[in-house]
Amino acid sequence: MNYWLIKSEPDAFSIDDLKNCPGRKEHWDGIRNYQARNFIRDDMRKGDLVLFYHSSCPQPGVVGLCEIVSDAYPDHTAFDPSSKYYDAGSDPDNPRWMMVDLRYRRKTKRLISLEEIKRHADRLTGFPLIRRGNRLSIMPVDKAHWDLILSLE
DNA sequence: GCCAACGTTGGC
DNA sequence: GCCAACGTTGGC
Repeated sequence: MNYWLIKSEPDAFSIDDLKNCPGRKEHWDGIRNYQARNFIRDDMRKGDLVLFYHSSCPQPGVVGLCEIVSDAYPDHTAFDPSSKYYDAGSDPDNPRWMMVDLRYRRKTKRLISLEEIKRHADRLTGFPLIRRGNRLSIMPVDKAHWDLILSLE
């Protein structure tokens, strides 16, 4: 079982948006970064747990928990010319981009802000979220780091 | 809105 | 295969 953090801009898709989806479930499309793709394709498994993080907003931070409820499968938006995620270079017979389905579990009792998480940097060695210039939209979270972040709740 | 940091692209 | 230019991310 692996642990993850995924970023989403709340203006585009928030934790409440996920909660309000039919079945509280949505496919996580639009990942167009090879490192993130490799995590999805190679390491994400059904049952893995995810910290839902709001980025590019007044209060960036962890806002909830969700669960991976599918194995990785091709991201069909890459084949749709009308999609903003269209990628002419992705061959349907050999898809370049993958996605998984996420299901809402719960919101955290309060926002666990990036600023607060950074205060524990000494116990979060190697955690990509607090590395300068980090742009990964999907990243693995060590169990110890997971426990620490949720202990702040 | 600014800008640092990083990934990607493309010329050579 | 190098690397400059460009685009994007995301905190502030």
